[in-house]
Amino acid sequence: MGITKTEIFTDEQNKLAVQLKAIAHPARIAILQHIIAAKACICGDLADELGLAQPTISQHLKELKNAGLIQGTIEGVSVCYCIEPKAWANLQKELNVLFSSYKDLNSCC
Amino acid sequence: MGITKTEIFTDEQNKLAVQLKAIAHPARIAILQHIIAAKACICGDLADELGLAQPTISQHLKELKNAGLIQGTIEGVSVCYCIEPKAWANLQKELNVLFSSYKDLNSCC
DNA sequence: AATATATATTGCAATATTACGATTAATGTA
DNA sequence: TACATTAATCGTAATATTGCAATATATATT
Repeated sequence: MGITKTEIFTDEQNKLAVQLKAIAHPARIAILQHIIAAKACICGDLADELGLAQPTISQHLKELKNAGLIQGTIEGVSVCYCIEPKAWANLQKELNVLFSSYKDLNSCC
Repeated sequence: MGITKTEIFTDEQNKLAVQLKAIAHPARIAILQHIIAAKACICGDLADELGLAQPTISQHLKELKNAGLIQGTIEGVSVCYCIEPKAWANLQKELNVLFSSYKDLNSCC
C-alpha cells in the first residue's frame, strides 16, 4: 500500500517516530545546529548559510515547527526561530530511555 | 527535484540523518524495543507480535541492518537479530552531543 | 500610498518510502 | 532425497518527501 499503519502502534511510538523523522534530514540537522549555536535563526540567513533556496528552508522550518521542536517569533519583517525547550528536553529524555534500555548483557547473539 | 543535496552537508550530518531515519518509523521503534527486551529477535516472531506481514518486517530489519544498528546471526533456519553495540553507543553519543549543545540560555526569542 | 524586504504558499517533477502477495533461497528433518 | 520451515527478494500500487521557481502575504520604510 504505502501508508504507515500507525493504528497498531502506541502513541509514544508514533510520536517519537514523528519527531525523529523531523530531525532525520541533514538540512534540518544543520538548521537545528545553526539555531542552537545562534549563528542564524532567520529563514533568509539560513538559506544563505546552508546553500538551499529560501522556500526549501522555509519548508524545513515548517516541518520542525509542526513537530513542535522549534518555535518562531515575529520580529518585524522577519521571524526568529529557536528551540522549543520543553519538546527538546522531552525528546532528549525519550531517546535516553530508548537507548539506555539496552545493556550489552542481554544480547542474544 | 526530490533528491536530498547530501553534498552540501558534512559526513557527520549525513550519517546522523541516515541513522535517525532508520529509527524514525513506529514499526522500527517497536522492533528495536522488542529486540532490546528480548521478547523477540527473529523475523517471524516479530511479524506475529507486531501485526505486520513477514516481508514487511524483513524489509524493516534490512533497513535497521543497513544503518548498522542491528546485526543478524544465523541460527539454523532462522536469524537472530540484535543490537549492534558499537553503532548503538555511538548514535547515543552523537544524539547527546546534539541535544546537550542546547542550553535554555542562548535562546534568542 | 508606494516601495522594499522577508517569509510563506502553491504547483510541479523527481525520487523515496511503505506494505504486501507471490515467489525464491536456504537450512533442518523425516 | 523429499518435505517442512523460515527468511529474503521481487514486483507493484499507494503514498510521502524533496527541492525549487513563481507567486502571494505581511511588515517596515519613505
